[in-house]
Amino acid sequence: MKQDIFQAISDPTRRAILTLIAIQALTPNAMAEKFDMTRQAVSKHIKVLHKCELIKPEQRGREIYYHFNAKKMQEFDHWLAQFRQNWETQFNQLDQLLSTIKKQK
Amino acid sequence: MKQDIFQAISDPTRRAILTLIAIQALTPNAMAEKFDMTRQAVSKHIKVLHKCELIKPEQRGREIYYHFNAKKMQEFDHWLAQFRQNWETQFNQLDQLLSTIKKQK
DNA sequence: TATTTGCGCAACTCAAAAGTTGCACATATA
DNA sequence: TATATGTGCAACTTTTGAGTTGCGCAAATA
Repeated sequence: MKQDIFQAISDPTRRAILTLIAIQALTPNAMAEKFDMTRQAVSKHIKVLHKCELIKPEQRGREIYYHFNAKKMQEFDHWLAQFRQNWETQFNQLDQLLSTIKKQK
Repeated sequence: MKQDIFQAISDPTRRAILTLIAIQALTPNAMAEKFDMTRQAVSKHIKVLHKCELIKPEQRGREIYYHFNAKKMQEFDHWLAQFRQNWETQFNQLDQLLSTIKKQK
C-alpha cells in the first residue's frame, strides 16, 4: 500500500476524517460513530492517514486520540504553488489568445 | 469511474501530466513520449483528467492539444482553505495545551 | 481475578482502476 | 486514391484498495 498524501485524500471518508479532527482530536471509535461503517473499516483509513503522517496518534490509557497534522497538510499547499500563476495572472487568457492566433494562420 | 478531482490527482502519472501541460498544452502522443507506458495508458489518464475538467481539449486537425484548466484546480485550493487556520495561527499549539491540561486532571 | 472495552492486525471477498492489445475512424500526405 | 499518422473506444488481464469477519492484546472496571 502506498503512503502518499495524494492517495490518502482521494477517499471521501478519509477527507471527512481530516475535516473532523482538524477541529478536535478523536478516537477511532468516535470517528466510526460518525460514519455508517464498522470500526475496522475506519481503522484502515486511519492507518493510511497515519502512515503518510497526515494524522498523529496520542495514546491516553487504552484510548488513542488522533490529531490533525497541519504541517504535513501544507505539502498540498506547496504542490499547488506551481499552478498558482495559472490562475493568479492572465497567463491562461494569454495562452488561449496565442492558440487562437495560431489556428487562424 | 469517478470523476472527482481528488481521485484524479491521486495518480502520480496524472500529476505529472498536469505539471507538463500547466506550462504548455500537449497532444496525447507528446505526453506518452515522456512516460514509460503505452499511448493508450496515457490516453486513459487523459480521459480521467478530462472528465473531471482539470484539462480541456483543443482540436487542431487530427491532433488534440490538451490545456490545463486552472479554474478547476482552484477547487482543490478551496478545499484546502478549511485547514489553513490550522497552520496559520497557533491553533494547534493551543489544542495541544488543552489536551495536556485534560490529561493532568 | 474475571470481564468488558478500545484498539490493531490478518485473512478474506468484491469492486474499481491501471495497463495491455486490437480495432475503427478521421485527417494528413504521397 | 492509397498509405501513414493521431486519436478514441472496447475487451481483457492484473493490481490495488475498500470493507467485512474473526482474532489477540492491553487497559479499565467489576
